[in-house]
Amino acid sequence: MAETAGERQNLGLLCFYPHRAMEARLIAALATAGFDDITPAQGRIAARIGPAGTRLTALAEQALVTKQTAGHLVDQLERAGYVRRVPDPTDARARLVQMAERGHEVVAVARRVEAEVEAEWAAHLGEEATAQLRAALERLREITDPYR
Amino acid sequence: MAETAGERQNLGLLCFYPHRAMEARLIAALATAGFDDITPAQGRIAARIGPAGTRLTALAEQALVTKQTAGHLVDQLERAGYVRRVPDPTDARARLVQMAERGHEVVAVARRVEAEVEAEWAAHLGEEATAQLRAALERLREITDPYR
DNA sequence: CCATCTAGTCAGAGAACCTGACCACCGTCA
DNA sequence: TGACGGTGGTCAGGTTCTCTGACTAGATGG
Repeated sequence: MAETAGERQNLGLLCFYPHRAMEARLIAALATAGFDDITPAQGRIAARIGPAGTRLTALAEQALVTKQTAGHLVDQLERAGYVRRVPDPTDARARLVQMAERGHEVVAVARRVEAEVEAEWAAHLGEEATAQLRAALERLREITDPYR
Repeated sequence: MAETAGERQNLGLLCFYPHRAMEARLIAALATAGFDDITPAQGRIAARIGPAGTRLTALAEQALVTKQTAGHLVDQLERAGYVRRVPDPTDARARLVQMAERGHEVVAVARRVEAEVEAEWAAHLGEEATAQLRAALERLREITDPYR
């Protein structure tokens, strides 16, 4: 932000381009595959759902949005049949957000597209540089992601 | 997106964490410095303004938003005194968006914070790995940023 | 068993962003 | 020189995302 164009860009901004490209590719591919009712915001929430289901509050924390926002997005996903809410057996207040059938199908497509895009990137950078990039980003995540 | 948590994450998602962290640090630092009326979206537009001023359409393209959105954000920035619009001497249809006094002050603060955050990251990763990271991201930008 | 904390919802508002329609001006080509 | 398609920018209206604030129901600990 607040960067005069055309010069050495800060690392945060440089990180933005691949992220945006990946997200755009995913949305486009999902739309092509018939899942044209998924928005990026919904995807960011859905991406955090664990195998056994995840509480709404946990989703909100990890995606860095408020509980209200997360609840709203889960409502949409539920209405579209991608996820369902089931009672949490360990806490009567809580409910677990789980992937539904349609949700699993989307994940399968998304995984394939992710792999495709990463392969393109690896072809451009080279295998070794790609591995180093991944390693550096994972280490960086240790200090930039509060909800690891 | 559409990623089951806890496993190997895709490179696009890994890129997201540093970007988000940098943006959050910038917004927080600017607010502390008295510029508490800048939003991330405004920052993303302002970041693209060149030394001699930049056309609205160019800003919109580079930030990947529509002309309308860019115009709206520039309106806000202009009202707050960060930028001004001047006629483009080479084209009577166009106007150039330029940094105003207050805008230059913001850029100065932002540059300082960017340098600070990058120094922290370099301390965590090591100088060499940081340089490799930058190089890889710059190469990746060649194929992920349509408006280079 | 009462005080307090946590999970989640409801209500309302604002920011960001879009599509579609439109006007003014540019360059070009007959 | 004058019509014509292309470009810079605005206006109107709507959707999506996200927030703050206030609330209910269930859990937890002295």
